[in-house]
Amino acid sequence: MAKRTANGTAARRRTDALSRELIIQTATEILDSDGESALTLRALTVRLKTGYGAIYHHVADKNDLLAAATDDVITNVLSGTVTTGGPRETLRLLALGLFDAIDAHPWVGAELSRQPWRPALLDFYESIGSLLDALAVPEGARFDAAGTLVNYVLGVAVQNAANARHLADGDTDRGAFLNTTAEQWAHLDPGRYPFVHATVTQLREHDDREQFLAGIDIFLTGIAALRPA
Amino acid sequence: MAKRTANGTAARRRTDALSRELIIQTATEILDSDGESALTLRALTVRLKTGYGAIYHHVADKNDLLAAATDDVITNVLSGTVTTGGPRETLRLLALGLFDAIDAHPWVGAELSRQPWRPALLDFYESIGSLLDALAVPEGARFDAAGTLVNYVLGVAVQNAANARHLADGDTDRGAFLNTTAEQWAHLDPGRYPFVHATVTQLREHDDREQFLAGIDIFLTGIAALRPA
DNA sequence: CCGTTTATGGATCGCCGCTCCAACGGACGT
DNA sequence: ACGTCCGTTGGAGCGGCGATCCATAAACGG
Repeated sequence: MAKRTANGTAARRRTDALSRELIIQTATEILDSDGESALTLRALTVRLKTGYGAIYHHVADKNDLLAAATDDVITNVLSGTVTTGGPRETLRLLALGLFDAIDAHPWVGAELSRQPWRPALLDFYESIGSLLDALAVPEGARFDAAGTLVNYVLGVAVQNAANARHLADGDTDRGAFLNTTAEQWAHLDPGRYPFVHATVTQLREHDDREQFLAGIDIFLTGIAALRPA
Repeated sequence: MAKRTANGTAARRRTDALSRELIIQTATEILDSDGESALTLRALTVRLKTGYGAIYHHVADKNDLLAAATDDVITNVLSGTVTTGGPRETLRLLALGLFDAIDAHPWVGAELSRQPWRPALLDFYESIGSLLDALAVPEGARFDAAGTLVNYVLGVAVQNAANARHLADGDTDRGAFLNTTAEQWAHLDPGRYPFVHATVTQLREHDDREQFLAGIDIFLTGIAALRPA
């Protein structure tokens, strides 16, 4: 029989360690399996078999938790990217690594868009900077070029997150969702929307990852032209 | 003395018309003046001097409201863009129009990133498509190119929205916020982060709008390379 | 004039993030 | 062996959110 507090609650204490890392890891599991909206403090207390106080002792607030989980993912991406090979190829791999990570954890995209200047991204910026240098981009244009690349990656990340959110509720899978959109587009007036209408097939069949890479190549080509003559 | 309902509430009826449009317009006002987080149904009922029922009679839910407000802004952008001049210049103006609109209404950026396939953007896609055609981008590459451009614009939009959110709470103005970030960057180890460290000055002095245009130009240059030989 | 439809206001619900505090129990001095 | 701290812990409770529900009031059609 557990003793009772003044509140009439049973107060039995856990013996295993509850740590900031364990909380972040559990949060990541919830986010990955059930989506952004499933991460509530209530869900966390249930999963960790604890109370709010314990969690808030290790974590400032929900923002802190999300930011930490995001930093974790980003850090792993950077450490796992191959940096041998030419600057252009390395830049592609770097961007692709970020794309794949956000594809696997769409909530990272949403969170990154909320806080794009996280320290974890510093190494990312730094890598881009040195690679742009290697591509002979003059110093004056490097800041703009780096910003452009990051903005593009962020834009794709946000799209991914949005798509993932739509898939989570209702639609069965990506194919069904795309077909729905394509269906709507197909019914548009071809006179008023010739381009969109003509694009329906590609919307159905396109590969997000390849399209992302195509975009990266467009920007890299444009950046290459910044090289002083 | 007003008559009382069974609930004990005073039920006096308004004479002026409450319409979907009025609700959307009021929501826009709240969003513009006090930011995304200030738009609550309670705030709306207060401002409109009405109840929840009246609002929900004209609007499906909060998402519907935000989407409608966003559509409004976007529609105005497109109708206000000058389309005389060459395709390259028109594309720049189109993108710039969207940038300025989101700069003036940052919440549009956040909402657009949540629902990037809104019908209001169809005209935008359509314009991009025809302009890419005019720029001699082959049909096979047009879909990827258009998607890339939209993603880039969206990425910038999200950044703007995030910055606006940070400005709203605490920091006095943009300058102070940037200085804070720049301060942190300046204290980084120049050995480990040479690029970021060297960029501090540009972070302080750069103009978002010009940087956005620089990115558009990089994109346009990259696009030009897609032209068949 | 009365029945039907449309519009309205607000009590109320369930859930959220977060605060607050009493209770626990290991570390440690004695 | 035994206080007595103090870093942890659990959970009741708060204020605020989006959304629902329903009694009522005006508008309308015959």
